[in-house]
Amino acid sequence: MYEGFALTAKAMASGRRLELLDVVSQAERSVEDLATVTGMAVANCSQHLQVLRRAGLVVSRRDGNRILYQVASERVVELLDLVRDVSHDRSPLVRETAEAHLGGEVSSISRQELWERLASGDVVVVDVRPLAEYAAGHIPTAHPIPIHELEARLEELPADMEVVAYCRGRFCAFADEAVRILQAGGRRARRLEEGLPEWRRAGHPIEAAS
Amino acid sequence: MYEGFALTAKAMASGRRLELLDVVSQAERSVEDLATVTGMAVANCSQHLQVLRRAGLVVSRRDGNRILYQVASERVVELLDLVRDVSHDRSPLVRETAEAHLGGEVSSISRQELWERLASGDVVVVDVRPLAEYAAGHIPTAHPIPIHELEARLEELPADMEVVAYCRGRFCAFADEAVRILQAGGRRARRLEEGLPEWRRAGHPIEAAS
DNA sequence: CTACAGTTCAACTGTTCTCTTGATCAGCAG
DNA sequence: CTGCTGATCAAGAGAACAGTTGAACTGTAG
Repeated sequence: MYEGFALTAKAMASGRRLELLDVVSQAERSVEDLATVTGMAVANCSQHLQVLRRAGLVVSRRDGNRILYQVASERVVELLDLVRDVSHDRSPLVRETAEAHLGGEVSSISRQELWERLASGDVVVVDVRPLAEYAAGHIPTAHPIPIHELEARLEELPADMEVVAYCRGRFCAFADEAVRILQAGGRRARRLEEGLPEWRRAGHPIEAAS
Repeated sequence: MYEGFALTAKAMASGRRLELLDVVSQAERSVEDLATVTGMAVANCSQHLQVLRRAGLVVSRRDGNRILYQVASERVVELLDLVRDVSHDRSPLVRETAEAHLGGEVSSISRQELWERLASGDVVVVDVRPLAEYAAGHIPTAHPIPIHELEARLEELPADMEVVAYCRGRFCAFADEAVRILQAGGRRARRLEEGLPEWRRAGHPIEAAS
């Protein structure tokens, strides 16, 4: 009984696999793609993906001669988030690592507040994740500007409006980085506290490329 | 970063430790006690508990010459529940094992419905967990009748009211067993779908022994 | 059919995890 | 202090796991 539940936890008991889950929870991806993004060897990546699949956390389908993986359900993303939250809450080590990784506090906006401001139209939203993830689903009206292009494309954003950047989630550094770049460029900027998965889970609308 | 999150998952990646977490989430317990309940050797149990403690999932305190462990926060119990839920949702194997373990469907009542029925007072509630767990916290008005005593103490329960039994949670067999015993004894009986932790988390009141 | 790209499989090495055993440590009772 | 109980520590045998390498499989394109 408990041994069965442990299989799910075992599948998540590896930094590599958590990273894969995180990436795959943003958009459906091929093995090679995932290997590149995470810096693993393809064979190794494939094996980790199969561990996740055997545990039922991801599902795969064939498209031409590549195989695409995605998370098996919204519930799995919830689990991933909760693991990270509890880990952050309970482990001082993780908290320190997270602070170092995110590089200092940055002003943020809650999901709720952004939702309200979106309706009044006095805020511009930027999705700083890789384009593939934007294409798979994004906050309506958001501009796709991958983080490494942001500095060069600052002038695409209106100078007189507050800018909100968002990325994969609380522990993703892209949005923090974006806020720093935007502020250095003289804009008022904040990051969305959470990421796209939480936005989706809260029942807010998502826009996807055709 | 991900390696840090994985430490939390690693701590949960063992059937033994999930079992310990489950027991300890019901009431504070000593090492020896936990070893007895789970059937482990004391030394082994102690080591598993320390893994959980290092991961920040449980905390311990000394009382006389025993050491008592309890879960570190309500959030941890939430995580434990979510792991079980996802595991049950996503793994056919776990689903089968669970069905076999619980021994067939039994009619149940939701937390919400019980809450309403409690107010009108036309239902009698039975806590079929071990007494230590009842003492640590239980649903108001609940009668403590450990599952193995239920059959012998049936007459303590009014014959003209519906009986609701509850236990540790969705995957705990005590309440199902109780419903079968109660029905065999001619009562109208249902189990609470979930267990005490979910009841507490929903913000409902809890009564504890002095 | 052949060549090729993408993915998976199989085998192997080194590491980590699990449980057991016996010793040690901390508090309590006499 | 001595003896006792409860918990932890230390060390070792066996199992499970992670990453690497090279081969095998499966569709696509020519």
